[in-house]
Amino acid sequence: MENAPTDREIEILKVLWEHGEGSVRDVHSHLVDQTGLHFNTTQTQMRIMDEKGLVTHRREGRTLIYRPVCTREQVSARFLHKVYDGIVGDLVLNMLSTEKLSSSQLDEIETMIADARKKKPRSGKKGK
Amino acid sequence: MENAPTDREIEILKVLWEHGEGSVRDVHSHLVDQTGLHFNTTQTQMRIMDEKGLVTHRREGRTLIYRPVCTREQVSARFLHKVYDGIVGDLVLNMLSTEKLSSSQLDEIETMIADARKKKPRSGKKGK
DNA sequence: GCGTTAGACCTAACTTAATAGGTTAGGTCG
DNA sequence: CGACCTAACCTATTAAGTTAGGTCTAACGC
Repeated sequence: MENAPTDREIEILKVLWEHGEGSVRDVHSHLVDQTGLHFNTTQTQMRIMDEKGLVTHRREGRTLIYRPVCTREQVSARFLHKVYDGIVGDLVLNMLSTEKLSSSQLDEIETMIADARKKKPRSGKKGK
Repeated sequence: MENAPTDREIEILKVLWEHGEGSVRDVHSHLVDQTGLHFNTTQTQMRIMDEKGLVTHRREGRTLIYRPVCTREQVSARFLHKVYDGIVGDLVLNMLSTEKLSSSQLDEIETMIADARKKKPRSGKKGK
């Protein structure tokens, strides 16, 4: 489980994440509008992603249905750990100040903080 | 300003981020322990990064001092927007639940939420 | 049954990334 | 001054990513 997806692979994964799974045709028809990518290109790419372990497939009749192995969250968390080794907390802070979040999202965050507090009443540093 | 750094470039950027700036030698001596990378490799890489616009340099005597053009935050925010188009709020939520944050960080986040609330007393959705 | 379609599978060209060797030239010290 | 060090600069090789053309075959309609 080492493989970080490339940019093009992320495009493909996004389609799969959105739909749960999909055939090459499904993915291609979503990508072709913005990218003009050839069907075979998408197919080759997805086969490679399969070899890499980024996706799996099952057969359905004579077409292969692909399914992502990683979630969006896993992919991004992996990247973030690459950029900030271990200081992801700082990133959360930064994102909060950078991104404009809705009130309901702020609510959710507060709730989440409350929960986190309950689980560990006090501790200076991170506890895995 | 389009260029996403590759993995190796991130390694180099991390050294520069940590120290603010540095010569090839500085960067190399930080990387060589973990990577065994050749000096010239580092040098070539940094020149390419310069061409790409990921770093700039100034001369100091006869050595070049490199300085990153982007911050950690910019690099990661750019990546995240690639993976989650526009739904970064969801990611913040996810990271909060995934990452173990220290109490002081939780404090900071709460403060930040309070600030965010003051700036926009109510608004259902995000306001740029 | 036979042409057409749709899909997998193979191959190949071209591009970018990663690595490191060789060359040249400015500085330093004995 | 001449050997030596250091750093930039240039060049080459390999590996990985990107793109798409070609072939083969199963199924579908007339």
